[in-house]
Amino acid sequence: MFLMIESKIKEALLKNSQSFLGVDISSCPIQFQKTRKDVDGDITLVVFPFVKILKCSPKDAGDKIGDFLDHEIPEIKKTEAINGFLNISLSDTVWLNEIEKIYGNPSFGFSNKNSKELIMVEYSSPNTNKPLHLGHLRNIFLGDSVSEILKANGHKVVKTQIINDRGIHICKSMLAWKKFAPLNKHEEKETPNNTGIKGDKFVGKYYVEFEKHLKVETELILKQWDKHNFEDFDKSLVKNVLEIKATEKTDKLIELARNSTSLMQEAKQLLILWEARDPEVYLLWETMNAWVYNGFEKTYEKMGVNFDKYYYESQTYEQGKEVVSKGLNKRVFFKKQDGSIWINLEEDGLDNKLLLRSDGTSVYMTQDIGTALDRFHDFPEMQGMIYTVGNEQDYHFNVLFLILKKLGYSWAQNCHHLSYGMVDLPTGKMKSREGTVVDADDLMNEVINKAAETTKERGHLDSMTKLDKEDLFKTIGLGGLKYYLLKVDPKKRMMFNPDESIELTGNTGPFIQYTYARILSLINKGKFEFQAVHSEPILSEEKEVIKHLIEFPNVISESAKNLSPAIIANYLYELVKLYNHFYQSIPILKEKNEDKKSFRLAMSSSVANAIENGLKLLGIKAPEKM
RNA sequence: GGCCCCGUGGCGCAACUGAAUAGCGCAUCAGAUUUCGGCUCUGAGGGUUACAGGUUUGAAUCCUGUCGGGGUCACCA
Repeated sequence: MFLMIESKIKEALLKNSQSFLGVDISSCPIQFQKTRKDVDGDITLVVFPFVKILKCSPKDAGDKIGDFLDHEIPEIKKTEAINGFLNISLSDTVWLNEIEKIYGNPSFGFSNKNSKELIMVEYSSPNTNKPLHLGHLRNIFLGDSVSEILKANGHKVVKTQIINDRGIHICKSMLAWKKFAPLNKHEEKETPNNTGIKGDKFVGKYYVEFEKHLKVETELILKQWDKHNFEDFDKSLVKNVLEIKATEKTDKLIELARNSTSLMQEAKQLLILWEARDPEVYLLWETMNAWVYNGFEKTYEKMGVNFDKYYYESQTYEQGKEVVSKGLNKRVFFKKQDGSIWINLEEDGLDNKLLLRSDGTSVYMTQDIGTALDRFHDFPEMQGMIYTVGNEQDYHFNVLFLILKKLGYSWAQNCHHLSYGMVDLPTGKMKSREGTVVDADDLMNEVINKAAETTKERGHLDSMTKLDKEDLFKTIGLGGLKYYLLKVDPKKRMMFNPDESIELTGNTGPFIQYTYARILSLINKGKFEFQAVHSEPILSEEKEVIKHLIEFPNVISESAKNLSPAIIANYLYELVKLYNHFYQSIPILKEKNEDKKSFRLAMSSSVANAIENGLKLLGIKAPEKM
């Protein structure tokens, strides 16, 4: 709750406590909260904190303060002290004034644009070998929503991602395509273009293909080893194998066999060629990446998500080495005898961490340091960064931010890891090996089709064109999906139930969208002018809606502070429920008194506006009809 | 094993960061409508907030321990 009247009461108390209580209370917290539903009152002052210095019972303290406020503040109708709580009833005009302010303010809840510093938000950041799945959806919706929430709070935002386009895994799908792609009747290798397969799916297919062949070859080798047939292998390897066999560590043995396959050797060879910028390999790499990006773009477009700036690991992986030498000079880092470079974080309760391999190549951490510097170089006015990455990397980001701080970058304290929990299925964890991964494209299509089915049955679509309808089904389907994934506190691991995600009742996106569409229909119906006029007495159903409505700006800033769209989602749901309760029990268009009718319409319109603004922050559209 | 996160009605989630009798949705049962768009609304049953201590006027929330679930501890990214 955030009202002008609260600060007014606060001020009055602080100013006059000496005269009417005999003591100075400025050391006590002045705390307001919502009044319980079953008690009379609008806002409640918690008086417990005063009891100690007033040296009286909570009841007496409440009575004293209540008496004072009754006389001092004209907007207060009455006060009542129960236990340690002072329940304050406000006059109707307080609420009516609030609606007057809210109504007709289209950007209600939002701060002034670009009034605050620039922040970069990183999210999505996929691996180019694997099509996007349900886990990415949570990541992407979260990152995108948080970006919008920060904007609504006045920040400038750069949305970005870092694409993992380099390394041995890419070489695997490149190799598989080279070796195994079939020719079509024109003697051409199959491509996304000549097969019609979406680019990211196409490349993903060859990654799986590689793993399949690799498995076969690995098993052959293991069998050979079992029979002590070591003819094809060099001596040092054989020695290694025998040692591991003695320890019976099968995992390690399999790992060794995998690395001994000709396929793996070829893939490694490709990586070396790539790093040497071999023209043929590089061209293949660029071609296949282009396929993937094309596929990803289609998915992002369907999601209604976009990015301002892309970073590619292939361009940043060498960065950070410079920082390492700087860190060495500052003695933040140290060098081991073999030439590898480390940082000792034991004082901070963490371990030693490697920053540069003995062969001089960089690791993940080094790259991330380099990328961070790169970004601050690209956007000098930037004040902070938010990394949307799963919570399995909590440790990594703790270390990263700590290193940046130790290197003396002041902005490091404004770097946050937006850490989110895994998405589980009712059947358990998603596992690619068991084929239980939910594909992002498939899921979106399913949800949109379902929305089409139910909306056709019950909707008000007669006047709509085919294109409009398709758009609407997308709005509803994706709205449901986004809401489902965003309504849960990001930090928490969550359960994704495919059946529930397409439900339309209960705490769902479409439920909120429906209420919005109904209000708009209400307002359009009469097509007459109305304004926020005063209408007393105000009914409790109305007051409940208004009370909740005025919290909206506060909710938006809370959600930014906590980097949590869930706060907005839950707020909207509550607002919609309160409004539906009002709608069900109080006539609006049928009301004969013009002032009351006008007031209720203005209030409804304000609610619709808040819904639209709130949904926008979740990346969800509010349909006029559905 | 060390470190980090999490345990809230059958299931899925809330609780304004310490406040009054712990809310909501699904599911179950019982009701409301000559509709302002029923994808709505009202009501009922269902809880010792994993367990045991502690701090506090006040604990789901903070501290300690136990149990259970997950993550992480690579010269992978």
